[in-house]
Amino acid sequence: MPRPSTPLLSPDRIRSVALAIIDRDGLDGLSMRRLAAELGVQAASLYGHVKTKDALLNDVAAAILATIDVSGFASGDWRAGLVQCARSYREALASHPNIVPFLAYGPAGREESLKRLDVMHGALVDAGWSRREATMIAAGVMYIVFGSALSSFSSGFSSDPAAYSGRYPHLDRAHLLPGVARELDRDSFELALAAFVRGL
Amino acid sequence: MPRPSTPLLSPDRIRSVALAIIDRDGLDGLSMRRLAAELGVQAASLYGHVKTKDALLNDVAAAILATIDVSGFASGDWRAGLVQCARSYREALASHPNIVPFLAYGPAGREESLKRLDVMHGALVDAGWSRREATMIAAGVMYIVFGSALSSFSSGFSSDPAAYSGRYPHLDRAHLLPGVARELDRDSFELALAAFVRGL
DNA sequence: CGATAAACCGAACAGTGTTAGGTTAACTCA
DNA sequence: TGAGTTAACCTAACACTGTTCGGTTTATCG
Repeated sequence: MPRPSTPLLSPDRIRSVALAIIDRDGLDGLSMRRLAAELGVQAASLYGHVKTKDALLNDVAAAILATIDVSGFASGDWRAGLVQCARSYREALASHPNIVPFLAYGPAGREESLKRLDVMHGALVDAGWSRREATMIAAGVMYIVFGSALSSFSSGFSSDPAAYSGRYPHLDRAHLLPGVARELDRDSFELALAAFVRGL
Repeated sequence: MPRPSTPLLSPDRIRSVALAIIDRDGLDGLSMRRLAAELGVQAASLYGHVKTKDALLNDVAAAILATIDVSGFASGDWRAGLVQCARSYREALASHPNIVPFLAYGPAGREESLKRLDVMHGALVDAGWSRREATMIAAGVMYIVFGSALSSFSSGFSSDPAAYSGRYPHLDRAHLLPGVARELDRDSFELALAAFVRGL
């Protein structure tokens, strides 16, 4: 097929199909050839629209990070702002859990992430914290957000209760099963966040 | 080369060289062929000692997790135990930062990790927390440990201060540069951990 | 001494990201 | 309208990946 009358590919379409594949098949499920196939195209054609696979993943990541809402700091209450920002951050990650390992792996120097960190940092300094303290507090929030978004803890457990029963005396209860894991994950996040903010 | 008089390979040697490569070249720097080359052997020979690459990585991970010390709970002071356990966990991860993404990616069902979670959980229940609360508190500790071990925050920043200056008004200071990043990372971890435990 | 098993090797398979060079259609401008 | 350029796709290939198969030699055991 030579040049089609209306282009089959666009950066937007590539990004959205890539994210759909990641959501459905995981990070390893995305290959340039599979992505191309779902777009009705050959793999090489993607490189006219995307520099490299890594750049594509970064674009996808940026689109997700762009949905994070840091407007909560406008209220002047830095504690409430912190909580609201952390919730929004976690929600963005939790809605696309398969891309989180990539997010966590890469450098922090993502434009969209830095913009939001900058807002957070500024609000903390305005509230009277030193620059260094503000940096550490922001880092602490990120720890909790990313830690919970990796969700390797409660929801990463086996679905077979017998796998734990007996061998780990304290871990053989229903509250570790995937059925309630999502809820437990969210509650754990809320507890950690509340304890952290209260303890500051 | 046929069968040598003294074997060149052993699971221990494979594991330790694999970890050395990961520490030196990162997770992507480890391939079976490169690992084999550093062991003075062909790639196929590894499969007589190791089931798959993933199993090898899990073995390496288990060896690291096995160094974590949860003896601090013996004191009876659950707060001190939590802090001591978290420090030991983080230290284990921080001494091999390149393998942390693999740790964080995989399921939580690692033998060595579960053993330690079980101890933590039991100690919290003994201290009067409900099972569900104990699970959430343990999860919170893991959030902070893994979040800080991913270290994508302070030490993930660019070493060029000009990269941030101007564009992010609050992030253009030296306290974000890699030179002090290690110390800042540790202090951020300590602050987050202290705030979390105090806020419980 | 003979048989068995251990330890390694060479070659191959299917898959990966990526690049080079080719083909055709759509657009631009005289 | 017609020529030239560019955009959008293609096929084919390269260098890599994890992994398996079958072969070869040597150590070890009965």
